Amino acid sequence: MATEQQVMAHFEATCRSHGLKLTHQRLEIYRALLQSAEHPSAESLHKQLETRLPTLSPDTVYRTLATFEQLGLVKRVETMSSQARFEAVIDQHHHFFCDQCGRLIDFHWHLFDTMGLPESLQGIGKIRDKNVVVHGVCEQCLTRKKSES
Amino acid sequence: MATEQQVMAHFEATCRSHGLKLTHQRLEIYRALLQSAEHPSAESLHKQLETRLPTLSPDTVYRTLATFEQLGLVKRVETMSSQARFEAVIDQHHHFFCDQCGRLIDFHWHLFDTMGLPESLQGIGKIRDKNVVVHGVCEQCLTRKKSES
DNA sequence: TTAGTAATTAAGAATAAATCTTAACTAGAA
DNA sequence: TTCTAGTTAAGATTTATTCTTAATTACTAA
Repeated sequence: MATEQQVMAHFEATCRSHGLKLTHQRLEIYRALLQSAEHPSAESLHKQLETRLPTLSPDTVYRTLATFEQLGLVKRVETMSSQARFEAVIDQHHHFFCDQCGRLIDFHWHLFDTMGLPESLQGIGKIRDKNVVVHGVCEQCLTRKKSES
Repeated sequence: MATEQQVMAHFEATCRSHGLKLTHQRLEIYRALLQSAEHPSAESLHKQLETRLPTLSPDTVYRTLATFEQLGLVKRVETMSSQARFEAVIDQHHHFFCDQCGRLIDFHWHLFDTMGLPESLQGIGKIRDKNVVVHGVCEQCLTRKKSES
């Protein structure tokens, strides 16, 4: 398990290696996210940090999170875009999501469907549904990229 | 495997049992979703249906999808709210999402992390990441509900 | 220490998705 | 056929997010 100091060191190294300045704001935003267990939104991060950094602008939080995301330092959780997408409920299935083109492809996984949940979920609440989301780049995008180079 | 006719019959029965009228629009929107493999947004459904139903308003598509969702006839895919939420990337973990309060709780599942992907994903593209999302109601919401009744 | 420049700020405008408003009209269902 | 749920138009509203411009601030490298 990495200590917080190690994680912060990795953060700083990543910023440096990408030519990003280690500003107060960037450090605080990253640290706040690191210490939070509640997967906050940009807005709530801003609200939380406002007391310590009174001049922090919402725009900076949005911009900074987007930068971090590109570097792989933070992850956008479970939401893939601002637009809701739907499906008719028919059977138990899972989703492959192409990070390149946004295409969603259904797939089936019977072994997963029939296996039990891990112990770590004991006492977490009432479970309704379990689903797998696989991220990657779809075949179509791969061949398109290949033909372009 | 249910035939489309059976699914449509179930759809109609569900509407009736909830006192919903079987309007042209509702039927067409549900059928379009049923026949689509691309998990369309409300907007793209509207665009698609516009040629056949020229007077269909975007508002009706939004309203109708929301109604269907409440009845469990359609599912909102992978996006939990319009607000993006973030986490610092530290280790491989999964998410329990409380449908009641929107809380996200991390959990670990080593067995899942180390197991292979199903055959149905063969040739789908390049895989980057696989994650489990468990939906349900968290312990906190369960006890709150109990104490309220 | 300082110069150069990346980053932040304010203030406000722009965008996009989604929802709501009102009032008129339409069409299921009993 | 009548009652009423549902849809429509047209436009306003809300919320999250991004962009604009111009001024200021503060890292970092020399």
